[in-house]
Amino acid sequence: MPRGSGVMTKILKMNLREREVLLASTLFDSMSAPVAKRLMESATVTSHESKDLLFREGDPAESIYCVLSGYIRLFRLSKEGREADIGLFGPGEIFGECVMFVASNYMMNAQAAETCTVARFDINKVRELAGKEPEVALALMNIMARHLMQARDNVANDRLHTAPQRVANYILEHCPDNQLSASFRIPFQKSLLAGKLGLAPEALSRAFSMLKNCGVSVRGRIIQINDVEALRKV
Amino acid sequence: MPRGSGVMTKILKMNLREREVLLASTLFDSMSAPVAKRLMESATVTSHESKDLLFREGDPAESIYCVLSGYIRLFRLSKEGREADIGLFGPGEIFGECVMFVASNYMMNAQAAETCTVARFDINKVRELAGKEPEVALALMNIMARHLMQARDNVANDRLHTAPQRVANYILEHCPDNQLSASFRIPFQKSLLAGKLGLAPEALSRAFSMLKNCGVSVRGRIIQINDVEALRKV
DNA sequence: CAAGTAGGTTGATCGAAATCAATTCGCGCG
DNA sequence: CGCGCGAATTGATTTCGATCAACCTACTTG
Repeated sequence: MPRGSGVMTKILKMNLREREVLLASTLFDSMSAPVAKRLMESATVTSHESKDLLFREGDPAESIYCVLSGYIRLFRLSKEGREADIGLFGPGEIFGECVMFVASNYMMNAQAAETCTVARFDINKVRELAGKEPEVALALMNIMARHLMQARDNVANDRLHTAPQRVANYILEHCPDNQLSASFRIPFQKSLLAGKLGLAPEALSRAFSMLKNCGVSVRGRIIQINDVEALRKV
Repeated sequence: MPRGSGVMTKILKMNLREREVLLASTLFDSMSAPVAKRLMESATVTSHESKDLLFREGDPAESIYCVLSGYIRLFRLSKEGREADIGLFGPGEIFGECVMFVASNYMMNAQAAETCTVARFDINKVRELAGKEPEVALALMNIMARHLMQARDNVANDRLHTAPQRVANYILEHCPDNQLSASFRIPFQKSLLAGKLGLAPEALSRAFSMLKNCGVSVRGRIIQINDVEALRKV
């Protein structure tokens, strides 16, 4: 049953905090209590160390997942073994759902980007429930629609924007758009951000240093923006 | 009501051929007759000339569409006016659905790549129906899941493969994988194929000429493959 | 406290594809 | 059947980011 390269700990009982994250997740957030309860009962919580693979390309698709803590990276492999990131999911986000109504095998790898806990739902149960309870179907459609837009954003970003522009866009997504200066903390390693943006870590680093000229200061994972408007023009 | 730059002809009655395409589309193909009938009744058929825009980024999202004939190109614009293709849809395919459960405005432009006819469904009607009829929700989930995989394929392809590899992959998708040689016809302009693959037309052209060395001959829109296996190794 | 290590940065080089410009091809049309 | 125009190809150049290598810095570990 355990998959991937590292050790996996199965946790029998969800703790309160995890329960909260799950109920606030994109799967549950607009679901009625009774349906949520039924779905919740079928959840299994597992914990994973950094680098662990939750599933691989070609594995039979048995579950969909919700991240409870940490970040999960989805990526595809080329014949030569190079990796391309196609998604990065944090607490409250769902992954692995795209396969639900199409293929019977995963078409990507899922890896813990750090120590993670995830909730796992049997794909057949969810599918069955979605067929009976419109609100479950609605929630899944919401999730898929969001993911679809994200993926298309990625395509457009890759094709239209240079490295500094992609980074500027990422930063802007994390700035309140009413004020001039802002700051935030990247919630994961910079190398993950690089992958998410389709860049080599070196390119991300260089992009950050170019953005210094536009009033962006970086120390560790902390990003300081002095002039949000200037960033928009990059 | 008519959108876009060119003339739009509203067709009052669907003809038989169009009806067939629609019933075989990814929206209707696994739908029961009564539900299909209800949905069908709300369809409006329109015809568009090449280059016409069906909707633009920022337009209020009022409809989802099914292509009946021709090809529709979805693209995003950069600030500088450059275009990035994020989808190309032919007869029987649905587009514009991603916005249904998320945003209230389209996030991309839809353009007729040639003379086209499309069926249009009111988004609120479809949403309502999806909430009541699980089979409609199911169909939409199928469509979105498929589109999500396509979009992620695009991301991975862009990030992992060179121009000749992307072209080789495209060709292989159109070859029966049991026989050694094959041939097919690209169903649209090469410049559209280039856009779909995230390439400039010149790059597509160069990729084709590189593939000549692997037994691929191109005359007009006809592609001849002598050695399918050799292509897989590119 | 010294050494080791992983993540990140900086520098130098290389390669792939975009871009711009000039032809050529191929198809629809009179 | 040739004409004409948009599409496609080919060539020359440039730009961007990947790659490889060296270095740096902050943490861990003995």
